[in-house]
Amino acid sequence: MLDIKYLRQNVELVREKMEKRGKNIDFSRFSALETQRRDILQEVETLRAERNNVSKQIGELKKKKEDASVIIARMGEVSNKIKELDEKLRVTEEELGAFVMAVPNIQHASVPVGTSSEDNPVVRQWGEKPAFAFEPKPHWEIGENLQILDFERGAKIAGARFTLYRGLGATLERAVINFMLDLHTGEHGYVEVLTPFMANRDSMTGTGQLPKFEEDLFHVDKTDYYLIPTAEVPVTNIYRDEILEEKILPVYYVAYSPCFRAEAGSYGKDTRGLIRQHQFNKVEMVKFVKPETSYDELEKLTLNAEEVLKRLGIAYRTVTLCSGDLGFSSAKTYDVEAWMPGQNAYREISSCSNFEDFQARRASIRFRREESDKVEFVHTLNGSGLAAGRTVVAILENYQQADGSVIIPEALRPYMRGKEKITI
RNA sequence: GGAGAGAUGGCUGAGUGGCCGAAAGCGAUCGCCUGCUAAGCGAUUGUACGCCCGUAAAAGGUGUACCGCGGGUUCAAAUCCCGCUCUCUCCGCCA
Repeated sequence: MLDIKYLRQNVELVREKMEKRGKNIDFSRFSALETQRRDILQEVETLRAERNNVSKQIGELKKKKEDASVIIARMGEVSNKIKELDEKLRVTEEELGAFVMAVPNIQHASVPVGTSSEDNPVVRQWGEKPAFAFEPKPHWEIGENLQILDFERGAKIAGARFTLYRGLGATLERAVINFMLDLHTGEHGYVEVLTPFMANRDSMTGTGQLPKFEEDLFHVDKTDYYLIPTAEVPVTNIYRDEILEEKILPVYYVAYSPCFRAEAGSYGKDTRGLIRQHQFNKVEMVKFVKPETSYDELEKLTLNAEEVLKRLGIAYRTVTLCSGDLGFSSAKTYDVEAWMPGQNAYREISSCSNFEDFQARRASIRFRREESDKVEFVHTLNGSGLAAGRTVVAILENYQQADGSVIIPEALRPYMRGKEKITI
């Protein structure tokens, strides 16, 4: 959520920024509502002040056993008027709130202008794409041949976009998760957390999934619970409605969680394999930081994600999302894309974003400056470190051998009972 | 699932209709005192939204709201009534 005061004073600037994101928003309604809100507020507060004063007088009169019936009657009217105005105010604020909640974040000045993922500039590239003496297979063929991925039975158990992992396939996914958690906690300074995998409406609103993106979520019938689409939701909401001490910042958390996504509107996209699932595993890094450090923290966060691929020996490139490709809540995002030979393409395996104070304002996460005692919003960041399913895809496709087996990257072998290879 | 108790400021905890944004204590900050530390003394100590004054930004003044959340009664609600949520205790069930 943007700061209403800032929005009020910079309507035109914000409108231009949104235009670059491909969003044409009519702010005239906002300005009208905002003026209306302040007018009503002033009127109702004046009446309240009067009521408070007169009520005090009534108390004194009664104590002296004097007659107060005339002013009591008058105050009755004032109270009715207050009730009326309160209702008007509530309606106005509701519409205003809905409007502001639907406005995306303002992108950082360094975000390139563009309309789609075609316009995302590459900022870094690492590693050698493996050379194959044979036609590299897509991971779904490798996995089915090795009997470690079972898409048919996954679909039988739940439906399309669910997969059953078996044997060393299941072990590999678990190894990837544990390896990443150990790396981020042991070497990158993150504290591990294990969260609820469902979250309530307030939490979903705090991080920006709601109210706008309800159709992307799985909702648990007859409850206020949603399955989390990413650990970003529970982890960022750890500090919702809190004022933190400055000295605890920055806070780094890393969490494993399954992620549940409805994938509405992606029919026909990535229908085969593990790339786009209703349920997938992910290790997520989340940071709470002071505003002045958040862009440095974004760089470090992105490098932490990239480090996983370096250790696994998988080629990747990192792109900056252009204005038109940027997510709703983000001010700046880097995507890390791993090389996937079976698809002859780089595919997103991590997305690292700085939300600045956008989520913090929605979720009311603040900190108190020691020097001035002032309360300010923190900046929040998060990034996948990495998506486990897609990491398994990258491993299978990059490390596949002519005989159909898959070499296990050395970094993972301690997590796989020392196994070096997946064979039939 | 059944029965009961509770939710007040950073914390402990008082407050059953007006004198309560809220006693007291603790903690914290600033100042005084002491050679240092401790003790002691004094002051300050929430958040949000408006308005005024003013500014580079602030400071300052003033009003309103907030005692788990939502609604109701009343001229007036932390206080009375209703609904909800959460916490705790006991019983049942259970990984």
